[in-house]
Amino acid sequence: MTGVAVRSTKQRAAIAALLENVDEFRSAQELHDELRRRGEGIGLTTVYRTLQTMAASGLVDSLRTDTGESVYRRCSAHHHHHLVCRGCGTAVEVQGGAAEKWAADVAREHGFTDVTHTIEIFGVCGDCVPADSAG
Amino acid sequence: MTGVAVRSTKQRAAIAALLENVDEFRSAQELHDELRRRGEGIGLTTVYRTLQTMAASGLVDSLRTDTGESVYRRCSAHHHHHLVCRGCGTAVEVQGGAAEKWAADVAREHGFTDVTHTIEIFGVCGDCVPADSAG
DNA sequence: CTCGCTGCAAACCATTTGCACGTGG
DNA sequence: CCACGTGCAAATGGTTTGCAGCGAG
Repeated sequence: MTGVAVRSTKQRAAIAALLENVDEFRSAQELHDELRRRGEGIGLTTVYRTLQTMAASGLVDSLRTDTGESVYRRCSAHHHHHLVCRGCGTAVEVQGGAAEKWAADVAREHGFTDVTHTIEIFGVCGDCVPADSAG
Repeated sequence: MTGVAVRSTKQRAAIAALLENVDEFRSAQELHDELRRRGEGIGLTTVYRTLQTMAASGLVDSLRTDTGESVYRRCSAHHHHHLVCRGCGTAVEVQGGAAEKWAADVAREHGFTDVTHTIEIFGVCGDCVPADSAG
């Protein structure tokens, strides 16, 4: 019944440990780069595969960035969302508030459990408002 | 003063027209496929470039799917969000409700205008709940 | 010992870019 | 006419896969 046993390895531990020190989403390549920087002789492939396994097991949350990269973050982190400006790219961290509750509520209504969500807000900040919008 | 003029072309019109008939996000490749299916002799590159231009102009909303594909949807569409099951992939359409208001509110607080948002909720539906979760 | 984990490099696939011709204005 | 739009094909770049060796149990 033990079924899928996850073998304890040096690499896997290194990734898990690194994730513990990070609160925000990081790309697989950044994680790999950081690991190498720490002297962990780990391969990019292993980072990708381990991250996928962890994500599948619900140990980490993963999502796709605007540039198509997959980013990961440890679960149960006190997360926030981003308000991004289309003009200058400025990203403001915002708290979920009502949205957090709404998401959890909607999920529950549909019988969903183990819920996570992703919210991204895009707009134009006061600094980038076109002064003479042509149309 | 006219500055960036968007030239009217057959291809661009075809893409714009197609987007009018779609309420949900579609990938550039799907759009291209549909266009070819309609007999429009349009290239994939053109679809990509036109979509990018339209997105930059705010004519369409674009975001990245879970598989890394860019998807586009015409603006001002009466949109809904998705509640996706990690187990079977079932996607339930849900209305924004409180979240819509929250997003708009947060954006306004930070002086943002022309706001759009993306909300994705992931979880495990009742059908996919592990019967004997080992943990 | 056996099987999963690891890692290199090639495979993949969506997207982007270079270059030259056609066309809108 | 002149610059932008178009499109083919190659380039790019992040992610995945094949295959052979090592280490955990």
